[in-house]
Amino acid sequence: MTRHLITSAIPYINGIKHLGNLVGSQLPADLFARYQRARGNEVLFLCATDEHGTPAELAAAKAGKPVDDFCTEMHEVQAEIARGFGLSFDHFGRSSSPQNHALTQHLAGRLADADLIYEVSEKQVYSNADGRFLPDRYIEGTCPNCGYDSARGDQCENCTKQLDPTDLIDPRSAVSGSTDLEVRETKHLYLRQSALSEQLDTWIDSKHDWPILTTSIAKKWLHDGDGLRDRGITRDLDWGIPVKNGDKDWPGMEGKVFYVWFDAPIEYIACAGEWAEANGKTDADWERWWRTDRGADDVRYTQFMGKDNVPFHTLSFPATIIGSGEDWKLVDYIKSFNYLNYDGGQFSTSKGRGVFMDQALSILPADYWRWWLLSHAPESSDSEFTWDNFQTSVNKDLADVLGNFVSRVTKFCRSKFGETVPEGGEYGPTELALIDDLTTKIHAYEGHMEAMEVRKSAQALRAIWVAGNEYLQNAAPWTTFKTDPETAAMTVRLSLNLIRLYAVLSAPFIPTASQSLMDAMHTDHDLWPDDVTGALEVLKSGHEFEVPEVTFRKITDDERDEWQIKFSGTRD
RNA sequence: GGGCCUGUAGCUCAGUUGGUUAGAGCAGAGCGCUCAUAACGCUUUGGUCGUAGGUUCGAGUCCUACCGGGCCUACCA
Repeated sequence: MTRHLITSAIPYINGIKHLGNLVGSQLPADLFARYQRARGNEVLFLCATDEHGTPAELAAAKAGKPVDDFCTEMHEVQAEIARGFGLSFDHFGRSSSPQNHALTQHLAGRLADADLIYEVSEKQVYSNADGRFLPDRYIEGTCPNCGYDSARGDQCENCTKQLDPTDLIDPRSAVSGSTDLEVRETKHLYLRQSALSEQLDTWIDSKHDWPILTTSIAKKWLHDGDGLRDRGITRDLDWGIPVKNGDKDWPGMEGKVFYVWFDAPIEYIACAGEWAEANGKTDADWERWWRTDRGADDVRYTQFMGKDNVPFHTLSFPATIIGSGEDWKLVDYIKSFNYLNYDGGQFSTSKGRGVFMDQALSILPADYWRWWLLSHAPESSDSEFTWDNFQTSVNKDLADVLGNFVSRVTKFCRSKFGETVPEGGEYGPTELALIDDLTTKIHAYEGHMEAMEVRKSAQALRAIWVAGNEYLQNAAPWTTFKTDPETAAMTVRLSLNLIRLYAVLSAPFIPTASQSLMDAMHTDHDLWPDDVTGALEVLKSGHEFEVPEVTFRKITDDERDEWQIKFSGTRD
């Protein structure tokens, strides 16, 4: 048995996430967690909300709420939606938790002790009207290069020229529009990542099986120009984790907080502490997942994230961990994803473009989305959501191949034998061939799941469903019933068992539907089928079941067209 | 500007370290079946593998250039 620590990139607090966010981290992480649990492995699957930073403060201000109240509410909203999608976190934490405050301050102290933190005095734009320092992106003005009047302080969107905020002509705050800006001197802490560059490089080099997407981004940062650059880890904000050295004040850093990207990954660890607290466990219970000196040696740690998160997970966070000199678990495998586009453009949280998680659940059950998103996961390149593709895939795979299989088997049985598993008959060559075929196909499915090849796993699962329809066609119980009802009974008995088998195998992808099938079959026997022959004899003759409601209804052309229009604009 | 990813049948994608006639699903065509959500099964039509060169006995696979799509480029997160 392996112990799997699994984390999903933690979604930002400022709004409800769209399907692109979902498929890039939480959903594949859930697939993997559910699969590993089903295989009998011990799993700790953690996620949280990422609550600090300028956008959170601005979103709260826009909502007219204190930022901590806003975060508390949004956390609950996201938690509820996550439950709706069947995301099986062992704990859904918060980066603003007391555990994360303490651990972030502790690690900063350790890094300071190791001489990996130093102070830098720098100039930054301050907005008097907003009463805050502005990140470069939050300053707008006219581009000195092309004259575009809404260029951002870091880069002009129009001519793509990289800018410094002081380059802008007539700069203004993107928050309030105020032109009452001034440049102020401010001190910040920098993490001396450069000192750990070689260690990080060696570590990355040792990861031969990581996706190219993951390693190439890390390598670029390590070797571009002067190599890995040091990074500011503090900000002049009100909302965040106060800059402290352990539990001691940090002279000169009063009123400042840690940068959100410093504390957010630490929440992966702190979240385990939150999990322990929420479940009446001890520190030792969570440390055995995270401390290699306290039992985490045999843990395999896998992170899931979108490609934009890679530098922080391959470099900054490992630098924090390594630099602390403490025995924290380093990630073993990083699964990164490209982006999902929406109907010819990008999903966009800020622009409200695309389908958002709450909207998705309001029109169809989670399993429809889970299936489509996972079977089209943007693994090798960006992929695209279109309503047409969604309708076609879901109708064909879920309704026709799987759903209809369940329907034809259970209804045939009911009409000929009643809602009871029939007895009699013995396996012939057709059944033995099916078992061989299923054994091969299940091994293929397992192989892809272990490797986190999401699309291939979906294809392999679908092939297992198809095998049922092929078998039924060959065995043709509706024909044999006329002359040899015992054989027809055997075919139906096996097919009913196939439904249970499919429910078990499919649960990582479509947990809700799988549970309904288990319920309809009146069974809770959900052990993974290491032996197909045995797995097809779980439901014995005489076992009662019921014909389930339609497992997956089809999406009509009218619905497709309606949704296409409904979601063509922007939200709000 | 720099780095990386990507371009394979109408669509969505597979194609191990270069090795015999380039694969799958969907869509299309034909046949079969009638238990079923007008579902299922079988057969089958589609590709000069972005373009042009090069290396090689042999390239979708390696090299170069070009064209197209995308991401990142360190103060959004």
